[in-house]
Amino acid sequence: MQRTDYCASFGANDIGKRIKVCGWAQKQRDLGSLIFIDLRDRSGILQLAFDENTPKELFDLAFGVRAEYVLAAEGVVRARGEGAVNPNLPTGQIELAVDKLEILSESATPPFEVLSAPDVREEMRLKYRYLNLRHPDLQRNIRFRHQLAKCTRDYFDENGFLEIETPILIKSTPEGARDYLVPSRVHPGSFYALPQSPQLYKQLLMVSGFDRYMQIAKCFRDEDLRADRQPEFTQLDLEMSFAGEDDVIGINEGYLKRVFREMLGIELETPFRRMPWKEAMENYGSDKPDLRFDMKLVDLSDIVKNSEFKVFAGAVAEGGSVRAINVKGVADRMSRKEIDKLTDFVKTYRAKGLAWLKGGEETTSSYAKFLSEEENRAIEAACGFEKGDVLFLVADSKNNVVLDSLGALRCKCGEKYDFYDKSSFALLWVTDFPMFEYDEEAGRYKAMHHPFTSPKDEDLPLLDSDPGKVRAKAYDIVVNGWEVGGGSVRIHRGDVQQKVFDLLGLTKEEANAKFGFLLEAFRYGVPPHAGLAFGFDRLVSLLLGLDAIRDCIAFPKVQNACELMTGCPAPVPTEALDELSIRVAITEE
RNA sequence: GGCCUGGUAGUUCAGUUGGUUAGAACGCUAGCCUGUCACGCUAGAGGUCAGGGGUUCGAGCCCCCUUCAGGUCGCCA
Repeated sequence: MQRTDYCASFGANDIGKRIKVCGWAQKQRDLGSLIFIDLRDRSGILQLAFDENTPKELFDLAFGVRAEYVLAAEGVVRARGEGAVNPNLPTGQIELAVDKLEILSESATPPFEVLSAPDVREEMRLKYRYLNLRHPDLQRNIRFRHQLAKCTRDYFDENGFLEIETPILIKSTPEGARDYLVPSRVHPGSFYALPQSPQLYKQLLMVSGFDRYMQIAKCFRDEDLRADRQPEFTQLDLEMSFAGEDDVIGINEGYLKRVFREMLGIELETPFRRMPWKEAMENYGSDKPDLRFDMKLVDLSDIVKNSEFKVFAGAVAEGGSVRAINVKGVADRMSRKEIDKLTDFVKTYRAKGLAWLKGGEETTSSYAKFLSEEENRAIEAACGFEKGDVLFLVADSKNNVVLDSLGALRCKCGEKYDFYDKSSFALLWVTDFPMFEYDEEAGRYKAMHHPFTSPKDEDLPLLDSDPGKVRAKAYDIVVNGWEVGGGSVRIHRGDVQQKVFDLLGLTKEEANAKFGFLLEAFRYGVPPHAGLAFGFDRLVSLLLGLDAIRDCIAFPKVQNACELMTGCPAPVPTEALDELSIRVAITEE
């Protein structure tokens, strides 16, 4: 007999039916002359029952069942007795009166119980990932991920996009993140790289005339991990020809609208809000502001620039700034100890300290005594400070230190003091990114996005005069303070591309060596094109409210990029290295 | 590369000022139990206190190094 259906697919309507189910024994409860087994499969739980009508041989078999044994059970669905209904279980009204039981496989005592996995330390859970994955939460996440992928493919298919696979073994063009390298056997001393994104290939597909491309693509970056970053991850990658910024934004607003409706039952208003990068940085201290709450940064530089207080005035004089956030109405919840903790917090963002003004019973402050009466009044007025508020100020000669630390503090306070509805979503496009940022270490400009991003038309003249001021046709989609995706209009003019390479310090020879194939392709008729890539793992996590993307990845890696279950990476036999003409030179200490 | 947190039974944790034989809960093993679903009751097994070194009469506890995991800054075009 074939399995009839999944465990949790049965209900009161099936009473009296003969069925067969298969799954794992989550729990066996032995009451003497009664035995219950919770049988679990990917759908949920069905209770198997063995009682006085059960033949002794079968009863003994059930008696020996332990956690995580794999079973096949046949029998008749019956209603549970009065008082024996379990309202916490979707199948709680019924049970299976088993008359045939097969132990398909036994299980060693598991290192942890499947249901208690959320309380078990990460290390243990990842080593036994396959057990952890039996937990209903992870089952749900992985299933949700599948459904989102399907929804994604449906939407883009309906909008004329073709899913096209691009190579995994590609040429290394290290410009941003480190590449993972793969040695070539046939060409000793040469290496493939694993793609950080399908960027160049998708642009070539535009040259090829495919017009609208998408791919759910595996990407690889050899950089340190974070809760929202894995060395291998998945992008929803897309590109459009004869399209500009608004076209890409329009298609993707449609996509997200569909996703939120289909996956969460939430109706999003379109168009989404847009905010220039500069405004995001000034107001929120972040290029990915969380707009679920306000608490804007206030620039106090003008007020304190002539102050006697050197810490403030000096920061401004040296080209930095003094800025503040006003955490409204938390004075009674903000102890001195808490302020100290927040001071340590901003120090991790290289801020030298945290000045504060607290409107408690009495107004107290770490800095007010160093400022004049007028300066204090002006600061309070600028920040809208009232009794009950706590003001935090950061001064630094580096503007980005002020913005980074206050931006992070803003998010920290917003979360800690419940300034927003945790179940809400705030979507926005951040636009008009700078083309370049100056890399002081390298003494040259670096592409903020990537070197194929087009400058804004009106800023083209600035490429020669003031590259730092050039804005790009680049845009990020930001949700609740997470950068979920980003993209740009690409350069399709040879002269502009050359200028950008010049500014990045790439000689013609270097540019040709790295990207010659792309530049060559562009000589044969390149359509204007633009695209975007979503962090697919982040999108799943965001929609599910997960803290870390590994919770929606079946087999994630840990912080040092190992995979604990298989123990990779691992050394390989010398013969394997010989074949690749590779010698390992590990330097001690 | 830096900073923070943690590693004690299979699991999650407690462990006082450094002091006898390191505890609890769950899990596991065995027995009893007819309606459980966190079943209940009884008994039992189970420890390289992450590893190494040091201080001390004496270290789970103090110090140093190493290692593993998590978070984070740098990094992530």
